[in-house]
Amino acid sequence: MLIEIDFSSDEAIYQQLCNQIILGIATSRLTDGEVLPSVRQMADEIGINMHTVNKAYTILRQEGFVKVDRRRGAFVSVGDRNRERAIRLVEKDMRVILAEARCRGLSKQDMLALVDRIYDEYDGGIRTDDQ
Amino acid sequence: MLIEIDFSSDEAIYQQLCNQIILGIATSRLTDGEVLPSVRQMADEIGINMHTVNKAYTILRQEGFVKVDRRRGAFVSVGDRNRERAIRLVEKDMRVILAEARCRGLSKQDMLALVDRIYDEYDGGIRTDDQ
DNA sequence: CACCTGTTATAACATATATATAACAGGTGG
DNA sequence: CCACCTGTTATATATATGTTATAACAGGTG
Repeated sequence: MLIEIDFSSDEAIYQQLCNQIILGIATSRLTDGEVLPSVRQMADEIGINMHTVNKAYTILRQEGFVKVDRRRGAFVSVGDRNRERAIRLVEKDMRVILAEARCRGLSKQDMLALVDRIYDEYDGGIRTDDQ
Repeated sequence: MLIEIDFSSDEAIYQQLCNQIILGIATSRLTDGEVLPSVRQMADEIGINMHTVNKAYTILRQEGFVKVDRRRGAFVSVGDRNRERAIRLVEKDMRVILAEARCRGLSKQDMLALVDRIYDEYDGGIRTDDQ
């Protein structure tokens, strides 16, 4: 999967990496069990340091999106999860986003439509146009 | 409005401040035109530095949630906004959240229900229980 | 044994965050 | 005019975080 880093972004590189890999899993560009490039290889491809990639992998491992096999290296893992715990994890961030949306005058219907649209893109699989 | 800062959080203090004020506006605990505590007063109340509060106010001003009157100081401003621009601003963050939700096994219906529930809390006005 | 994997350690540097102290321009009220 | 409030700006300092660099280690592969 192609990783693109915005070096002028205020978002940390390791954070962008995490997000793009999670985005990749959600859009089926990365599938369960798929091997990820090694920390050194990924670092070379992107043009960043090995430790920055390692930090991203470590975080993804802690969050349960990646596992490590001594033999193969890091690979995607979307193991079964606790539904209520998942909702609790997502809920806090969602509250912040919805608060901002509501302050900007967006209605509940606006946000429901947005969620519906984005989720359809994910379920629809790989998109060929702009991200 | 009561502001509570988690000093052990990995989230920056000025960021927590911004989020809580936006949350406050969304939940009608802060209303349009309402005067905010001065940077010095707010800093004293919370127990942080004046500049940290000033940074939060500056960001909120840039995002259009706060305006400054030479005479009164800072006050809440939820002026009319461009709907499409608002959606565009919220969309990127929403993609990240929904990707994570989907990876954790949450369905579109789960997320629609979550949005529905949170938005109802906001529209319902002030809540007396937790958060 | 050479080569790959993730992991750890250490150092160095840049940037971000938070604090402290001070000053300034503009507005308010005595 | 004068004291007092407002946000704003400047400067310095301390700490935390992010990123890079170099090096080494244990474990697995061929």
